[in-house]
This record gives sequence, C-alpha cells and structure tokens, in this order.
Amino acid sequence: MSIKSEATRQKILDAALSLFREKGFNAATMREIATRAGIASGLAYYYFPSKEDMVAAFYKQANADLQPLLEDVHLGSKQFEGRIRAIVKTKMAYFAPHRNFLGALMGVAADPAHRASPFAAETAAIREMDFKHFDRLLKETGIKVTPDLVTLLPRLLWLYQMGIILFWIYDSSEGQTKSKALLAKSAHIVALLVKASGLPVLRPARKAVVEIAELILN
Amino acid sequence: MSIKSEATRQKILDAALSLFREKGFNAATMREIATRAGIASGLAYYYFPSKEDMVAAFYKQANADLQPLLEDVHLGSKQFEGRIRAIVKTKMAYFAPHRNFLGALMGVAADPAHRASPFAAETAAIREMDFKHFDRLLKETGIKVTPDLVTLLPRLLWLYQMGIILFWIYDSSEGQTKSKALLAKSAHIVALLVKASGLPVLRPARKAVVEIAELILN
DNA sequence: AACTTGTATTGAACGCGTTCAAAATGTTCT
DNA sequence: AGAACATTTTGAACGCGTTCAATACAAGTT
Repeated sequence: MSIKSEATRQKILDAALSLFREKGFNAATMREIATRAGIASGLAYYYFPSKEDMVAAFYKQANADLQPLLEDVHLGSKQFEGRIRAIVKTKMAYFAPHRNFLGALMGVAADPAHRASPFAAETAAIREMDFKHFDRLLKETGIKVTPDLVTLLPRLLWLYQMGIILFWIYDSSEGQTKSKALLAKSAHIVALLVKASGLPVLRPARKAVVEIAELILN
Repeated sequence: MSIKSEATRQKILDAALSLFREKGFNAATMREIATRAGIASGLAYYYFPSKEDMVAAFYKQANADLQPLLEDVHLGSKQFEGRIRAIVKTKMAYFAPHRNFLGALMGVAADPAHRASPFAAETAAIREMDFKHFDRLLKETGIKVTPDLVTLLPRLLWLYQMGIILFWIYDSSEGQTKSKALLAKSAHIVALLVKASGLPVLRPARKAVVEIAELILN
C-alpha cells in the first residue's frame, strides 16, 4: 500500500461514486468506471472485491467522517428530544450532497443480502458504532431505562433513525421539508414513549415487547 | 395463447421454480432453466419479460389459490384475534412446501425496486386484494374503527402479517415453533391495540399516528 | 549493475441475463 | 391445396460483473 497505490484506490472510488450518482448503481458499468479512473478494466478488483464493496467503502468513509460531528452533537444538546433530532439532522446534513447517490443506490441496497445494505453482515461494525450513539443519548440525557430494555432500546432508536433517513432519501418535497416535519413530529412521540417506557403501569406492555423482541432476535 | 402454448409456459415456470428452490434465485441460470424445460435458451423471454417476472407469476398463482382458502377462514372464525391468526396460519400452510423457495428468494426480493418484491409496483394488484381481507376482518369481527383509521388500519395489519411471514421464512427452529409462538403473542397484542384504538383516551396518540402516516403516504 | 522478490496493472476470457433476426410451426382465407 | 399471416421457437450475439495468467514496475539484496 504505497502512497501511489492509495491514490489509485481513491481515483477508482471517486470515479465509481460519481458515476453511481449520475446514472445509478446498475447503469454505471465497471468498464466505464475504469475508463473514468484511467485504469484497466480489471484493476478495480485489485482494490475492491466487487462493485458492491465500493458502496461499503463509501459507508465506511462516511461513518468515520461522522464520528466527530456526532461527538459535537452529544456535547451540544442536553435534552433527549433535541439531541436525537440533532443526531438525525447531522447525518442528513452530511449526506445531503450524496442524496442522489443514495437514492440511486436504494433500489439495490434495501436488500439485506446485498453487501451494500446498511443491514448487511458486512456493515455490522459500522452499525455497532451507531448503536453506541443511541446508548449514549439515553445515558447522558438521564433517561431511566429499565434493565430489560438496555440492549433493545438503542437498537430500536437506530431503526427509527434509519426509517427517517430512508424517507428523507426519497423525499421529493421542496428542500425536503416533509422530512423535517416528519422528524419533528416523530421525535416528539419517540421521546414520549422512551420516557414513559419505565413507568410501572406499562410493565405488562414492556414485558410483551421485550418477549417478542427476544423471540425475534434469538 | 393456444393450449400447447400455455403448457410450454407452465413447463418453463415449473423448471424455474424447482431450480430456484434447489439453488437459489441467482445460482439458477436461465440456460439451465431452459434445459430443464426442454426449450431453447431464448424462449423463456417470450413468456416472461425477465427472470424476476417468473417470481411475480408465482405470487400471482399463489394469490389466486389463496382466495378460497381465506374465504373459508372468514366464514370459520368470528373473533378478531382468532381470525387474524387463522389468516396468517393459512398463508403459512399454503406456502410451507415453498418455504425453501421463498428463502432462496428473499435475498433478492426484499428490495422494493425488484419486480419480485411483495412491495413492488408490479405486485400492487395482489397487495390490494390482500388489504381487503384485513378490511373484512375488521368489519366482520365488529371492531370499531375510527374514521381516520379506516384506510390506514388494514394496511398496518397487512404490514404486520408480512413481518410475521418474513420471520417464518427465515425461522430455522424445529417445525417453525418460534414463528407460531411469535404469531400467538403478537396477535394478542395487535388485537388489544386494535380494540383500544377507538378509545377516547387515545385520541391524541391516534391523531399523532395518523398525522405521521399521512405525511409518509402523501 | 544484475538478481530476486513483492506489488501494481493489464486485457483477454468466462458465464451470466437478455435481445433479436431468422426459422419453424399453426391458423385462416381463397 | 396453397398463399398469406400470426404465433411460437431457435440460437447466435451483446454487454454486463468478474477472474486470472501474464506483464510491468518498485524495492531490497548481492
């Protein structure tokens, strides 16, 4: 991995991502990517196991870039509702220049069997890092989480966030105002539910949810 | 569309489905399907626009087969919880011989952009037929549905049912006992929620849910 | 400078889903 | 029966993602 080698890798990734954005994942061919990167058709496979893995590389990069930004969010807002909104907003802001790319991708990436999917085994490490932010969110905003929800709740919040971002990717309203409205309304409800989750009255409901979740996950 | 033509179409579909089951959707090649069906490689495209559309044909067939079975379910059970469980059980029983096929497929079909997906535009007609069963379920078991939930609730129940079936497809427990447990537990909760949905106390919660749903669907 | 070893790059080749002009077979009308 | 037309079937060909033996290049060793 010389410095020149790293540059070649980056050239290929740049060419690939720009073509994905312009034509979509499927329409962008490996030969065209190679041509734009100025390399032979086979070389991309020296750096990336497959076309899909180029997308995985993008996620990895994005995840690394997002860490310091999310750190700032944690430091900046002290209330649950505000902070979870800020987390999602930060991600949207970061991905905004790539929104077309993500849209072009989604037709392919919604499939968990695809390496390019945020739900795929290949992206497990990134997902785990993400869970931690929701764990921290709960802890640092003083939410009382019952023991049975300790592992489950961060994952549910992650899922909630994925849903909002998925909607945002497809949101064609002017300036994605619908997404912002959805985020606001839903974050409020999520905050209410999370805060209420520890209430003794809700013990039976909580137990039922946990039971079902464990059935699904184990 | 002579009778012989119809037979050829069926030969191709049978060959395709059996190979999908044996090797999965991707590993089963069009050439192999053609060989097994005893036809030239190109002929499959005279009957099916694409490989994916063979799966759509399977759905269509299954949907047609299921209608009378579901009719019996409606006539046979009068309570909400029992009937929704019976609906899901009937579908599982019907698909049981094809469980491997569906599993082999899922890696591909979870993607809404795929024609083979139950969420795809190509399968909208089938989906609409399915919604009607949940509509009828609500009406005939005397559930009081508030006007704002009339269109939404059947779709939510359909989504619930899809989730259970998805879990069942991947369920590797002996005799899929876990799926049955999940169905029982979750159907009970769903029944409670559906019955409670009309309660005046829950008006604010209901309003919030409807508001969000409308934001998403429109 | 020549030799060895490891890394980076090439481009032809493979099997895939899909297309299509051509051929074979069926059907209809005179 | 034969001509005209429509339906069904063929198989070579295309462009795709991917593989891989061959080659070029870089770095260290003698």
